[in-house]
Amino acid sequence: MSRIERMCVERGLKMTGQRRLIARVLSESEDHPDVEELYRRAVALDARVSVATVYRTVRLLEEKGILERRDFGGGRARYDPADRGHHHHLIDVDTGNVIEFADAEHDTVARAIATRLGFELVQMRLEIFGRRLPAPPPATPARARRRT
Amino acid sequence: MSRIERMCVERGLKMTGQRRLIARVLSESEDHPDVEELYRRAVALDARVSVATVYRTVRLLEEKGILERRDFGGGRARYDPADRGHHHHLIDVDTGNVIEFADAEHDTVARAIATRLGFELVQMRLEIFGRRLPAPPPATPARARRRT
DNA sequence: ATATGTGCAAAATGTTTGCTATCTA
DNA sequence: TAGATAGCAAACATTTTGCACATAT
Repeated sequence: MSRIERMCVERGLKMTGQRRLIARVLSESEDHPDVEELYRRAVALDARVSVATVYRTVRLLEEKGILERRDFGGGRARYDPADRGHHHHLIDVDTGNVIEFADAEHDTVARAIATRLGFELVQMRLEIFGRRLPAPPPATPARARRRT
Repeated sequence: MSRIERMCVERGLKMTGQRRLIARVLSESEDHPDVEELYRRAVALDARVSVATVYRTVRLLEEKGILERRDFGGGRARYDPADRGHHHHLIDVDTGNVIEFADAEHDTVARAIATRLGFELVQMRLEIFGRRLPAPPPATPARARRRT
């Protein structure tokens, strides 16, 4: 039984073949797939699924707190299993690649800000959009260069 | 001439009546309206605009760096004049209200993270979702309160 | 047995675009 | 006047939904 399927069962969801399939695909994914991609991966394993079901399922899993919906630009929602733990994202603006990272300091500061403004922190979202740096300076190429 | 219109002119945009109108609406807005809302406010001032033009204009202004597009959930893009300075958002999960705040520390840390991961920071997005706290403790009346 | 889930195609939503008329610089 | 822009409606892309049938508990 896949990791995500187990979470579904724990929450008392009725498990159909397609939900099991989608749960499996999610469990085996290490990236942040969108619905179309999930559908593609699912169909490859068992053609008896429809996109509509994928949409319905991710929505359900989001409501149950099993998935988190993300928006990294590009117009489609992308999904992130909640059990990966709290983390943030760095998106490569050129390639669209997403790197996950955790940062306790940000979390602490965010909570403090919420409190200061009279709110209880429910969730926070930190996304950094960046461009890959040229590659670390070639050690010492005859002469060290200074930053421009 | 409205604040935003001035920015358009500075960037050499051809100013039509509708662009002037939209620029004015943006200049007078202190929230983060979506296209439909911008259109509503614009039409109220002068009916000779279409939604298509609002879409085209916000996209143009975004490309020119005059507006920043935001996503606070809810499916529609919302716009934020870039000249308000760098800031982040706290969204009230119950009402959808958005509060702006600045936080230099976050910015510094974000830049450091990007660098550590081998990226140059292009942009960052920090959103805090919170729920309004019950109201500060009735504050021992007869005695002055300290800042939290 | 009964409530719930699925597939399909149609509809809803938000946004973009082709074309012609119009306007700015 | 040349070239960019506006309006309109049709086109798009993504996501939701109504309905008849299938399935899990």
